[in-house]
Amino acid sequence: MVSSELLKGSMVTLVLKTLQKKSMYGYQIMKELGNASGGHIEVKEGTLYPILHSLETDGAVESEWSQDQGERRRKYYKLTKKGRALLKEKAGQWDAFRKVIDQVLAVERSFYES
Amino acid sequence: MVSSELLKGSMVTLVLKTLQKKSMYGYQIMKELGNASGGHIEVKEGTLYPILHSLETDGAVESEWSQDQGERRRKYYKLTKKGRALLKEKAGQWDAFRKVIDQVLAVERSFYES
DNA sequence: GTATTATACCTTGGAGTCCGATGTATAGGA
DNA sequence: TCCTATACATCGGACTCCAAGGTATAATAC
Repeated sequence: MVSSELLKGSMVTLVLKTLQKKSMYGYQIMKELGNASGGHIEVKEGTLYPILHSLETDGAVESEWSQDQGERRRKYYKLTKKGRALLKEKAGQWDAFRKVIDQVLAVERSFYES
Repeated sequence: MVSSELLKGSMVTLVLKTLQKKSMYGYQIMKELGNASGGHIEVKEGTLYPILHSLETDGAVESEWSQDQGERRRKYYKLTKKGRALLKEKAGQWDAFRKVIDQVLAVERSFYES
């Protein structure tokens, strides 16, 4: 399991990314993120639902209740255009972030190799 | 400048890494991290000093005041054995974290973008 | 000479993020 | 019939970072 302190700030990006594939309901997103990360990430309900609500408030996702015969009620979320733009922005931020941290943490090696 | 939300959880690692090269005083660590990151990371004083204090409380660093002739008083910090172990642990956590997030975010990114 | 900037330390309150705990409800299996 | 998994939700606490404020001194600009 990945350090939860490091995860701070990445959760929204991961949720958006998960919804990029297809519309999903909350519980499904949790399981899907577990799978996609090879079991290394576990988003908790107390984390996920507030994120979904705030994304909806911000217009990045839209939700719709669905209940087919004999099924549980589920709230499906889908990315809006705004949500796709937000994902792109946040994915870019991640790339930049990763490069900078990698650069700093690798200083010793590159210093002696150059 | 890198997203400060993403930075949460990485600051301690970056500080430890900076001290790995040599002993430094707080203000110097701030400037050094700015340089090492190509100006993309700026650790604020309100962030750095509490981190140094808690690292010292935990025994990861040791500090010593120094004041040569006509110089400002500076508190030099150096990594302890415990601190080097902590750095190694946190650098490993970062590696794992980066790989997992990259894995999740990389899925069919180009296909769905536009 | 003195006003400003840079250096150098520090603390406090607040905001943001994640999680544990708790609550409600229902479908399916033991 | 009981237990587990599913499915939604909220709230308080812990942790991290930062803005703002404070103190003090060396270097530089005017």
